[in-house]
Amino acid sequence: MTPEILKYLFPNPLPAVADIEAKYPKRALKEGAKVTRVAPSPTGFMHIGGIYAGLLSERVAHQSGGVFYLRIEDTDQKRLVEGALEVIANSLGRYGIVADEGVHTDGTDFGAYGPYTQSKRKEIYQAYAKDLVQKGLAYPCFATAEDLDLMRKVQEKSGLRPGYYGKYAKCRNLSDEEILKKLQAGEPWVLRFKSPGDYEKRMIIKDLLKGDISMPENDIDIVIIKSDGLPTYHFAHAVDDHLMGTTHVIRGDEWLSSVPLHIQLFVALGFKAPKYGHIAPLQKVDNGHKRKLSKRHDAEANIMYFWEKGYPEAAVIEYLLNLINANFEDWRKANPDVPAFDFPVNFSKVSNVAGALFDFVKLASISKEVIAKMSAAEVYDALLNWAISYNPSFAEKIGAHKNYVTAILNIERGIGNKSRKDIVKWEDVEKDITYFFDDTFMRNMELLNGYDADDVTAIADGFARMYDENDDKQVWFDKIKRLADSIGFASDMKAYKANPAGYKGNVSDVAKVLRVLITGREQSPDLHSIMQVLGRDKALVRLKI
RNA sequence: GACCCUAUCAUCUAGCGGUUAGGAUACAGCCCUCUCAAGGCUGGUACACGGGUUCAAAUCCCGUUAGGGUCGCCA
Repeated sequence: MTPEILKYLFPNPLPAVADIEAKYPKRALKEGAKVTRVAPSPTGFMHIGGIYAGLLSERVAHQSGGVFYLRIEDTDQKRLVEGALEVIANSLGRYGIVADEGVHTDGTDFGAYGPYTQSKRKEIYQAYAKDLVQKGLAYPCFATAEDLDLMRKVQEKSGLRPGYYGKYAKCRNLSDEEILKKLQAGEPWVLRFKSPGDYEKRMIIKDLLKGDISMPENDIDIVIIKSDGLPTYHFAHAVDDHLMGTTHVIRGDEWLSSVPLHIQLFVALGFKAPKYGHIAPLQKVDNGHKRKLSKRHDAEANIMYFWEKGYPEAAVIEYLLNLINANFEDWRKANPDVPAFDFPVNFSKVSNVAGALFDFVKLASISKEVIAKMSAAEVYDALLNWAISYNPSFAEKIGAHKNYVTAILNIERGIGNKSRKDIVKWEDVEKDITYFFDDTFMRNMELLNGYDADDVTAIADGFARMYDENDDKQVWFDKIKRLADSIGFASDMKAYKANPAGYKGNVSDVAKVLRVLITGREQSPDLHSIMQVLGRDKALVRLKI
């Protein structure tokens, strides 16, 4: 390329490649330390797969004593969304995925290998692109979208592989004169990489998660600099991950087929390629078919969905960890009280190679477990925090009755595996505890339809007279038994079973009457605890028929 | 269409040439029990199919089928 062409291609002064390199020295890390990153696009949407990849990357880096950083990939200006940085920072932060370097919410950098926003690195990409052009490894291309469309149609029609390669790479062989003429005429252009690959030849790529894969070499001259002057993903990936010292690139499966290209790019640029690990997308069943979780169609593809529903962050993390390494469950069993982040993530054990179904049932089970281990105070705080955002009226109510609600949440909250496990997500709590508040308590006498009205009255009145708030559970229950005996219900289950016809019913029936009267439901947690929390006055009012 | 990945219970998976094919979740039954939940115990027609290799195959090879991914100036 002549200097004149270069001037058209790169009109502005650019830093020298050597100077850039000098600004990004090799990271001083101990042997074996890994450098990883999470590199989302600021589209205002955080995919759960991004959290999954981020979590794996973060764990791998930090457990090796390395560095984990955040890079904003905003080279597609069309897709930028206001406030997207907040979404990214909040999402990662919320799940405890903390970057050592990256971008603050206000767009400023932290860390020595920045800028960490690609649109701020335009000059850097340009400098390397210019270098490639000078070395004859890249060239300007004037093909329009229509040209390329037509090309693909022709290729498809002849049963050929689509793409800008071989004899279809028309601009590849343009003479300097032709190029100059087009530039002078003001024709729009992009920069393409002159691929040295041969599709007939094969190469082995090593994937950390999938093992060795044999693939054809890449022979497509992909675009490296778009017409707006910004790089494509491929080019930015090579330049940034080299400069920022990334040792392990963990990214979605959709990049796997680009690896031959990426390796070429690294070689052409004189960089050492990182190690790659490609993770399969999370899937769901739709109409009997498996497909990947789609941003457009599936609410649960957005990590925000899980906050809205009120799944504890720890539950989502544990679920994801379980997908990352299936032995997480065994580890959790052996280490029930250790933070999930202490789990030693093992690269070679990453399950989910083919793409797992996202399983809400499993998440629910993990979530119940996580919540059951929390103290009532912790549950209260998390619940209130959630409600403030997603159920303001409920937040107001529980905010006004902190001690009362904490006591409610403490019912049957014990230690270890004895704890009550019935809360899956914060969203569910409101309807679970309606009967603790007079304004939402609903008396439901229909539930007592099978009973003789006199018996119901006798039970209610009788128990109201006997009830003493200071009774412990045993005394409390003994009173119910005594009451049962006094009105013709069996207090002893064995006796009842031996002769059902000899009684009106049994203690269980008596307890049910009390439960329905007090809670308006047939099912509830331990009634004695409920009455304690409710308080004597409220309980006795409800026993009045 | 081409290229690539994957294939063990309903789901997530363990397994890496010789196992009564293990676990977790879900489901069912029983026990416990004032109901529910929890807990304990028990249970089920899981190695996609067809060929090889081998004394021996869920494990290795080939093919078929199925599912997934990719073939952009999106990432």
